[in-house]
Amino acid sequence: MSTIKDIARIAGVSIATVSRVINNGPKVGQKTREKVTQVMNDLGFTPNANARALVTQKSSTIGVVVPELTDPFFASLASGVDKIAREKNMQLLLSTALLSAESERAAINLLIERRCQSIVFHSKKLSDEELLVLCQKIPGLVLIDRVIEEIKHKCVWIDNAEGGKIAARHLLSLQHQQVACISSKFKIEDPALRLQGFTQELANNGIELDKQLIQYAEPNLQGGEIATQHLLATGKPFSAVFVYNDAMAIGAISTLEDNGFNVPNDISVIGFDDVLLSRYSRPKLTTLHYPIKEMAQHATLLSLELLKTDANYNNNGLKYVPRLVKRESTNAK
Amino acid sequence: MSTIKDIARIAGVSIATVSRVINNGPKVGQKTREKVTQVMNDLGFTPNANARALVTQKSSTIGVVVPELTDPFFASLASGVDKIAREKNMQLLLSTALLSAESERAAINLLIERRCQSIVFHSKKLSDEELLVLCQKIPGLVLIDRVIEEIKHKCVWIDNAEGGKIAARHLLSLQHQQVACISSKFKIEDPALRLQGFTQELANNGIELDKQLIQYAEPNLQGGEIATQHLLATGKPFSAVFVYNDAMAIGAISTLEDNGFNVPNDISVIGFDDVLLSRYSRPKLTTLHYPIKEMAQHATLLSLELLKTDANYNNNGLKYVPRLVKRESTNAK
DNA sequence: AATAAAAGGGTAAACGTTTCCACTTTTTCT
DNA sequence: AGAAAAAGTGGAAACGTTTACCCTTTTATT
Repeated sequence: MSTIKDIARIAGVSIATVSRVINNGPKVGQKTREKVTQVMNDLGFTPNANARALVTQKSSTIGVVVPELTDPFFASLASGVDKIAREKNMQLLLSTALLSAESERAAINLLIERRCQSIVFHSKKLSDEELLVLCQKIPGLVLIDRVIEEIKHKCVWIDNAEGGKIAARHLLSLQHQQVACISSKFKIEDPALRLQGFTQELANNGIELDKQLIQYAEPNLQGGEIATQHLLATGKPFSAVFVYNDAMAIGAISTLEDNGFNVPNDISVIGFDDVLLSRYSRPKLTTLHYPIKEMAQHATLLSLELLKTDANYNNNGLKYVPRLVKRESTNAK
Repeated sequence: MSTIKDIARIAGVSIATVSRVINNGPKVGQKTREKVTQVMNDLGFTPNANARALVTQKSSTIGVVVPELTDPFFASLASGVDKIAREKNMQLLLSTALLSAESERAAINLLIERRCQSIVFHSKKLSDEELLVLCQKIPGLVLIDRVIEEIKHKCVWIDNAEGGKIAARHLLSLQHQQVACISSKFKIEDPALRLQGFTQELANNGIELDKQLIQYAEPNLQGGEIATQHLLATGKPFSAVFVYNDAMAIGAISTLEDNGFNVPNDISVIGFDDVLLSRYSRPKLTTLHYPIKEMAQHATLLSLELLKTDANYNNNGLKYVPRLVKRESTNAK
């Protein structure tokens, strides 16, 4: 692959001039510019971004760490970052991390090696302390879906508990008294917070959630099915279910209907996330919209903002609140 | 951020030695190694990948160009590439391209600037000629979802026409005589090939497809709904529909049921792609499995293989054939 | 017409690594 | 014991750019 030197030699100019042409710099005559451009085209010259990054100390790359691209939720996240990257003429460097501290560490490290200025980091397993150290090292690091008090201004997260409360209020407004819950067995704080907000709001309205009517399972279709079977197996009646996420909710609906319950006429189901799936299910899913793409965009912009020396810190942080999307899977009792 | 020079100075050794420690090179004494490692940890040293890439002339990065991450199909594609990248200790550089030649050109160019050795390119808009030139320039370039005769050995694609035939055979085996078709209005060759294979196989069995029973629409849920309305509006009877993709198929089912037709008892529906969605719909969708993730993995491995000087060209190319996944949306007439 | 300013262009250092070569010290072999 | 081999280490060039600084030529100003 040809280099700037080749171009310079063939065009009969210095490499400085070639560089100026490449960067549309000033101080280069019309004729020279044309000549150099011509030679570049002839040779199919493509500047070496690594060399550029090295000398300019910036990489025009935005890094993002997510667990998995096949999960539509994370695909949306990555897509949000990508959207801003495109707008800013930067590029996406993607690092996937399994759900382990070691893996998250490796993922972020790769981004740092590449000297990404801006990084949007979805971390569930690294400790607060470790993240604080990282944040110190990388000015443009933003945490998404997580909040650490000391660095709130670098966090973009959703109020899971409030989501649970909104779900509870919705079901209460539909006169449901006997409600069940399907949660995730994964040991991250999201399911716990959602459940907590939900039960608390019910409690505030004098309704106690029966422990047996809370089931934990894998956060996917099968998990939803299994949890629902367990729910039905208790023999306890319920007229509404709050489910950890949309995939599980669809599994729940499926099992409920297989057991002769109509959704929403016999039993209402409410999900969480509002992924693509929820618009494709029948009945269409009532759920809590998790504006992950928007959040990711915001996180990316924040990251870019933090890089500026005169960045004014927004000390409140960026807390989002999920929004109820009423579709067809919930109904008045 | 500290550099190899800082480490060398503080540890009292030469930069050559530090480099050897970093790369676990040979020829460095136990004691020195420990000392240097210690200093690196103290300073939180992270090697600069750009500098490394520059001097070694390789970037340990695998590039991938896709239109959109929020489309589960392309998310799977990217995920397949990522899987191999992880295994090979490489990293994903993702470039999104809208559906235009200009955009695809820009996307691939970014990857080249970064000196990606391996690239998996999903290109629908660039001309064969342009792709041939690119292939010449980049030994590790592999085309996915596309085939160009001259460079078959660098292509990984699916036999769309055969998919259409398989769908036709399936419906024929279920005794369907009056079949309809919903295709995509997008001007890429995939829909045309699927339709062509489908009609041809029907023709081989003496069945002529009524032109009015072929409808074109946007390849999404709404498109499927609209196309189905048009189909019903013709007043012509049909007992089965072959749909361009799963999203449209789900839209089709929705509209059919809203019009009092039971799927699959009254009308059978068969989709294409086998995305996540198809397992979540009710009835679960019979569809043609498009092993995109597997193909992406294969493409990535092929790309890596092509980089080796002794690569033995597989002149047949890598043609995949979709596989029928019989679920619940098709039934005997 | 003389001079200042602007425009055009070149030289060379720097960015942070890797790696070839050379040198010294230690170990092994006979 | 002496020679040969191996081990450990450092010096310096190279990778492909950008950019500060300098020099020359042209243009504008009085």
